[in-house]
Amino acid sequence: MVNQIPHIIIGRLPLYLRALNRLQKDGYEYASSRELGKLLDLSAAQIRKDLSHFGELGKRGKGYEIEFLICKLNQILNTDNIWKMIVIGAGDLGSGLTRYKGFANRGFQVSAIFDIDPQKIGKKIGDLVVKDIRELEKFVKTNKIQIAVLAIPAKYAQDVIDDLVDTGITAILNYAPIYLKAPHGVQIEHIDPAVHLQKLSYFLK
Amino acid sequence: MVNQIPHIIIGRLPLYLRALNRLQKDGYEYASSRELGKLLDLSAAQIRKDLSHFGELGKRGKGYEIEFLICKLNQILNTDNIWKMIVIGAGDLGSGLTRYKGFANRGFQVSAIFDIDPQKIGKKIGDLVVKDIRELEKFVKTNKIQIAVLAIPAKYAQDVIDDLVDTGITAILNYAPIYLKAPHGVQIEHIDPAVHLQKLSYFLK
DNA sequence: TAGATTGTTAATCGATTAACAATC
DNA sequence: TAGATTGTTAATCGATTAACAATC
Repeated sequence: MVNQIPHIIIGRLPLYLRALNRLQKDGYEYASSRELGKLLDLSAAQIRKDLSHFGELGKRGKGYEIEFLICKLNQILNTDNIWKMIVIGAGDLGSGLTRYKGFANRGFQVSAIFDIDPQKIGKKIGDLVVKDIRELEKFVKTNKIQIAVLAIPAKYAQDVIDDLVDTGITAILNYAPIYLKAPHGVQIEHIDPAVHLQKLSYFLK
Repeated sequence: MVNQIPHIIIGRLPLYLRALNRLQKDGYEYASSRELGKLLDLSAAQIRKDLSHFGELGKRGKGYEIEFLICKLNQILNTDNIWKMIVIGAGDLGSGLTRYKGFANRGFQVSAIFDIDPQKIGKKIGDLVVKDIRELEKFVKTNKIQIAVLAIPAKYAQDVIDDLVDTGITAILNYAPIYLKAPHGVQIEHIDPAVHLQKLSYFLK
């Protein structure tokens, strides 16, 4: 296996995957670096360079076989089978993520949703029933969950992260608009709509 | 005014702002580049370099006055007053964003939510009532809206973008997991949880 | 074969860091 | 003044691009 791929490249692989899925759905069988680049607003050279880190994945004269490349990228990203994950917080966002149909074909599945609010515990959301947060540890350990999605208010986020880390979770997708501390080895990705809006507003007026 | 600040720097300003707000709330008055760097996992030198693009914002020997810097960054990002925005799609995500209380103090306010589904039109969400998508153009023009948030399924996204662009919207925050075409001058930011999950999963196992 | 497109090298470009004089 | 931290220059590092031989 190839070692030490720069993070910036890893960050682009999901984008390649998304574009390839789109092309496949549109009926294409091959995609050239030029076509992909156009779709993603990247240079063809960059796409070839990125992909070359993982072997010779293309066919000279033809481009990249879409099916094969999707498969390969999923292998690299470890999304070639389904990760079970849990959602913390059964508000609008947590509920939406739990009901969201778009995860399954990209390697993820919500297998439980938790809340602390007795009013929400027991409520049905999609195919799942909201569990009491006190069952968190047992559930994570029994089901060997590795990914958690945090959809709770900022003020509770650090406490919950600490609990999650204790249970053995090592990957967290955080929707709370706050910086969170976690020990080395625990990956956190942040999604904060206000950050994106602020970037947009810079270009306005 | 300073010209042509690299995008990569603009992208970090909202993060600085988030950290500064946090520090202010915790009672601090000054923050040094070293402290900020620690909080954000960036080097102190980088933070000083970034901020120096916008003038001499710090005090030698003391650091940056938090209140002043927050103010300044908001000026730079154009978030020193409230942008009115619209949400398209009254599903879980659109509803959640509409009800979300965290936008106001960061420069944004949802001023209408639209859907195409007669079942959803007229429904109350937070302080707003879901409007018919056919009222979109009139509303945007009357209220001089410049920012739209897209929270609809991927298959409708391009059509809606085209409509939005026609009404004069120039900034779009897109939650549909798909690449969207828009004319030069229309900024689109993408939020796709699966992309973040795929990055996380690369580091798992 | 001719045309197309990859994989890869070397050149370029831009971003980050180290270091330190300036100064609060 | 002594200590601290900025703002900025120059050096370093890494990412992107241009170009082209290899090859389907």
